[in-house]
Amino acid sequence: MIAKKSKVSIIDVAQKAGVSPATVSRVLNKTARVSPELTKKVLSAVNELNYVPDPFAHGLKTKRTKSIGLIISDITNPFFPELARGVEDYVSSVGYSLILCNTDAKVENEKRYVELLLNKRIDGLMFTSLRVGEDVIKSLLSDGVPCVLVGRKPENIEGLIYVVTDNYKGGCIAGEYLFKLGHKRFVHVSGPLDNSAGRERLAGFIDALKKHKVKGKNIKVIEGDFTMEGGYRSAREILRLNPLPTAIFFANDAMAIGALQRFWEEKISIPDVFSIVGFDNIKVSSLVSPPLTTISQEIYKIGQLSARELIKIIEGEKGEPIVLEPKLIERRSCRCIK
Amino acid sequence: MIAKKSKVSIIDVAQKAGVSPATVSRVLNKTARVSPELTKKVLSAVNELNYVPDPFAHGLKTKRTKSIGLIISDITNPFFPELARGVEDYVSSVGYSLILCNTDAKVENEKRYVELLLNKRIDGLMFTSLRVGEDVIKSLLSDGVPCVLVGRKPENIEGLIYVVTDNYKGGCIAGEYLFKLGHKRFVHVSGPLDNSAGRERLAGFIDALKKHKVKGKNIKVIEGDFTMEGGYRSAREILRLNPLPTAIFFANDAMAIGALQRFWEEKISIPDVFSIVGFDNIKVSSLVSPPLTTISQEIYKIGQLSARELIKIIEGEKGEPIVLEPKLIERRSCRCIK
DNA sequence: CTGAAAGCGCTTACAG
DNA sequence: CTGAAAGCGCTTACAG
Repeated sequence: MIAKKSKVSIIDVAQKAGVSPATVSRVLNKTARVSPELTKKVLSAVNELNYVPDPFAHGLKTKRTKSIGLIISDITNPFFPELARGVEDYVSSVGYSLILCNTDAKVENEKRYVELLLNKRIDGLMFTSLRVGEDVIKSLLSDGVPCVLVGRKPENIEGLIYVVTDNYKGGCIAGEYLFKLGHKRFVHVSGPLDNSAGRERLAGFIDALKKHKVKGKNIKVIEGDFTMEGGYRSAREILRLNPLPTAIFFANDAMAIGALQRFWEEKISIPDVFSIVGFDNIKVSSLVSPPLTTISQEIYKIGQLSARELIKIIEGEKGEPIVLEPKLIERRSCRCIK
Repeated sequence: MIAKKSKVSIIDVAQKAGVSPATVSRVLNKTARVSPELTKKVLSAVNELNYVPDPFAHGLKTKRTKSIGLIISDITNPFFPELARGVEDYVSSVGYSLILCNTDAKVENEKRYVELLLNKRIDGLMFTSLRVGEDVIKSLLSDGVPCVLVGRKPENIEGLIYVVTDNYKGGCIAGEYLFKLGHKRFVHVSGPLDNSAGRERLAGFIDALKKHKVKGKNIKVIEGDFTMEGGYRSAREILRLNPLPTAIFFANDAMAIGALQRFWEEKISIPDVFSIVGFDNIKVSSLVSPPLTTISQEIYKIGQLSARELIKIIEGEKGEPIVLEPKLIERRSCRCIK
């Protein structure tokens, strides 16, 4: 039987159990020792009456809602569903709810949501983009609002917990891999460069190539935006390059897939013309053709871990920053040209 | 400036404005006439103090949270992000929040979420799958919980509002199209047949073919499950058929894409060997190769409309069922064999 | 360990 | 139209 809108209150339970409401509250919240006998009586009364505490009354005192907000740019970007799923699975396993907020990475929207969520007395906030600016987070933090940052490191915010993949290393792996395949001319379509994840992937890629003495003029960087549409557009820019590169590293899969579509339309065969590496390993990257070689992040796990840390913080424990390892996933979008 | 956890209460506002708390409440909630002078005083006090009503105290009386629950099987299934985005955009535009619930289409999970959401005093529920069974919805409805069903018609629930695409017609369009292309042997990989959307797409497809005198033995039906993995598995079954079909209609794009992957692995060239039609027109269907011909639903719009109807109901208006038209989107996965 | 009572911050009959 | 007061259903000092 599904719960009806319950009308039984803590007073009913107290009466049935022959104790005071205070005692009922204490056993339910484990907020003080109660003798085993009374505990038992209370519990069975709760059961019989199918009592569920009223969240409003509860919250009025405790200020807790058992919900967290997840702020993302767009759930329609294939990176986020996996992340959201990881988050939701974890929070729901501990009795919390997930409120989804799409901001399209716009400052105003992000601000609006943060206010809305705060006004609704959300228990914690998970940021993936951070358009509001680090100052806002700082003030949130100093107001005691639990926050975690997902997918990149905070630049200069003391004590902000984050969960990321080692983006610099991921960039290195991509560079290393393409170099070993014998490529000489590279393009990197980066993420937005106001974003540390984007900058680190770029830096890693370049450093790896430099280590092998690839000259600067053979490494072009095009600033991208992490969207499919952006990737599609970048493909056109790439095709204008002279000489053409033979290897392209996209800072995420979404852009790589957008570009792949463009190349397909132009009848440019991949990997014959260009070898392509993405980043993220989103689900679709194995479904496009050719299946995309990519640097994988464990997106689902990032979601879970972020949720775990956030809830730790909410419940008064100390969270800890987490850095996961990127991994090369070889599929069909690259070829060896040695 | 982002709101701090506000400590100003309705009493502070009342004092500043020189009125009673009741008056403040009345102007804020527009729940009774208040003279223009007092209204003005209250409003400016509210502004100066940056007052935001406490949702707990408010809810304790009104029982409203301004949040709704969206129950889906899996946000990772590419149909749902677009839907969720439509829902979220609408609800956030009217000050509500969206709570995301992934059930993997399992009864227990669905039940658990419904209870959880009810206990949290969610204002309304949006169902996409309906594993809990129609009885549960019936009792929800009779308890006065606002609900809407998305993506299919309720079978025998009086007064349940729904938003759907005309699935039967969609099936017809697919059948008609493949027949006109000259195909003679068809396979339909259906949705789950305990689901009316699945059954209707199937029925439309078959009826269209029968209308053209296609014989029953030339139409095979394989029951699917609307997942990519399911589509992938169905491809193997199809390849065992003798004689092979020349046309396949998948009841959704996710399954078609799963099958496409399998065919790619087996080096079976599409559309040379099979002509394939999907259903939904999810975003990725234009990115796979070949780009998928499909019967489109306006997923984002379905989300928006569902949200609109749900909120109507929550706010005491009457919702209305909505049926949208399916449309054929021709891409590259079919060929004419006449 | 337990209970009586105050109080969280609103809303809403009830009077006027 | 406006205010004083009760009450929504809990939690938590305060006593004992």
